Amino acid sequence: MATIGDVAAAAGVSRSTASYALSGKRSISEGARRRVLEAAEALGYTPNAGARALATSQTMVLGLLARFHADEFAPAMTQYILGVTDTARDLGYDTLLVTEPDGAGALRRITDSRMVDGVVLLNVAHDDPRLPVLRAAPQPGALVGLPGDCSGVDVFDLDFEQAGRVMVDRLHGLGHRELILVSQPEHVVERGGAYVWRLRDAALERARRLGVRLHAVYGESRRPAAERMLGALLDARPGATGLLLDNEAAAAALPSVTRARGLEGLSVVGRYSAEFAETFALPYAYVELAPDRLGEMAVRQLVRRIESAQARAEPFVVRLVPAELTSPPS
Amino acid sequence: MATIGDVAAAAGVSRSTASYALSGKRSISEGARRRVLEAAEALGYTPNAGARALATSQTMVLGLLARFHADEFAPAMTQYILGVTDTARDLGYDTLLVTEPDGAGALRRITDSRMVDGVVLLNVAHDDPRLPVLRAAPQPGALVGLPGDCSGVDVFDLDFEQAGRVMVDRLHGLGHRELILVSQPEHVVERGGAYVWRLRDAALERARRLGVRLHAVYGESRRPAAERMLGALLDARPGATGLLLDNEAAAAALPSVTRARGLEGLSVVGRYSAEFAETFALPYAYVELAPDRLGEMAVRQLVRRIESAQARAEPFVVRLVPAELTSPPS
DNA sequence: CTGAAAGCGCTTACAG
DNA sequence: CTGAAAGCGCTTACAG
Repeated sequence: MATIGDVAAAAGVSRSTASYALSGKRSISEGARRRVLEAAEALGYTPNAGARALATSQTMVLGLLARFHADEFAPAMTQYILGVTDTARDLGYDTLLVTEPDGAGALRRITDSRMVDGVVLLNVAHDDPRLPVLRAAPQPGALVGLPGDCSGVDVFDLDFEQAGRVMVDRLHGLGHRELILVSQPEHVVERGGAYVWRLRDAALERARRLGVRLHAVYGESRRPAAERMLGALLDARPGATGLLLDNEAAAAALPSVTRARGLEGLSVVGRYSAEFAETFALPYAYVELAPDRLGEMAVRQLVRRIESAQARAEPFVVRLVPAELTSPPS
Repeated sequence: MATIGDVAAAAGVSRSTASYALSGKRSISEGARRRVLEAAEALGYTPNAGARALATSQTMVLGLLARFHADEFAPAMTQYILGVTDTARDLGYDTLLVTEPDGAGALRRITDSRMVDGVVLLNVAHDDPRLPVLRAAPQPGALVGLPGDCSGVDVFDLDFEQAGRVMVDRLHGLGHRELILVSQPEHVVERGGAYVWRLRDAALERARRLGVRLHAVYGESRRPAAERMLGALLDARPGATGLLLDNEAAAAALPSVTRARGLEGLSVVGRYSAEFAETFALPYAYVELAPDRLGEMAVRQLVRRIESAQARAEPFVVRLVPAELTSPPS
């Protein structure tokens, strides 16, 4: 592989001149400049990433930490990841994807070893063990998901409280007065999925204010169980005419359940991504999660902090994307 | 951040002694060894990845190139990726995930700049533009997906030809004599998805030999279209009593179509992952794709080649995983 | 406008 | 058993 020394020799200049000609960081005589560029082209020169990182303290790589749990149904993961990787590349960065169970240890490894210039955390829990590590790290970090303590990091998430209100308002507006909310399974909450109770508590509060009965329950995250759970639930609450689904597995399972029972009068509003709605051909109105957009927002802010000392000094942000209701396909 | 110089100073030894004590690559007096390890621990020392890569020509990072097409339904992508990242980590490697549309350019970038020690290509096309780049690269590469030309790389894939035969045999064994095969959409084939016609041609050949009528058609990859297509197809072929689905969107759509038509007599056999079967609660027998296992196999072989000069000299392999029929859930 | 040199933080022959 | 030194391939003050 050609080094910058080879390029310099071929162009008949010093290595520093070759470097400056390539980077454009100082003015170079037109002739030297041209010879360097031609030599680089001819030799197929690409700078060695490790050497450059060592010299500049910049790797042009972002870390992406994703949590996968075997007992969770995480259909939006690909969209989150694509939002991050595509945006990173647009901004000139590559992405190191880390999926190991010990997220805190992994985070320490990639930050301490200076493999990355910054880090995006996906699937952030209320009391996320990765956060202390991230705050202690020299690189900036951006989160997708709202933790209990947002200090020291930029945070991006859907406004789940507003989502809860929007969902209740929708069914109340359609005239329904007894509703069921199916949340994520309890183990998701126990694991720190604060968005579950943020949506639920806001929905309960709104329902109370509107004089609507709202039964909030935990759902399932696996497929055959989700069907059974919905069936039992509808049996137990025959008076309920509206269903709020903050649970992807339940949303995916519902069509077959209602079809089997002939419950065409049931009104439903979900909370999932547009991609998910299409994949499962769901006919319900829903609050869109927009995982790719959240990933993009996190990366843009992260790169701002990485590249500008001024931006690094700005106060940290918590950006909650407004919950918007998307109509079902007609 | 502490450097190895800091550790050496704190332990009262030279940098080379500190380095050797940490790596264990030569014998060190017990006292010096202990003091180095304690100093490293106390200072929270982690080697700088860029510096180490520069010195050793090893990054301990694997490149993972995934292709995403907006018009493709790629439900197994997460499983492929997890198979790769989890296995890589088990073997001591991190994973650089590259998703940009220009896969050949991206591959050249990460190999030329020496960001990675090896590369896994996902979603390999028959005449994949990334392959010439990979063959020219100094790093070894492993593919998930069988291209037209396997020279210079290790290849892992499901045996799609055998899958086609297994699927026909299954329905023939159940007594069916007129079948329909729904393949991926035509644009997947045009893009180089050779596995589509490998399965189809093998199925046609087997059907011919068994005296079974087999109608092979292209399906859809998007959700509402998949339902319509299946409906029209079943109308057009009223004599067909068995369905082979080499198309995830069609498999996901089929339950609602058959329910709407009361086609309980239809026998179905699919080709998808276990994860997919569960996610969509599919009641059909299927040939399992096992994307995580394919990813794992590719990484293991890749790391073997990276780490052993002897392995690097071995002939390249093409490993086709046998197609096995998985029974539907009872 | 340009070059010689130092330095980034490691590893590893080379000497002793 | 250990240390001084060279070298990996860059970038960037420092001099001229």
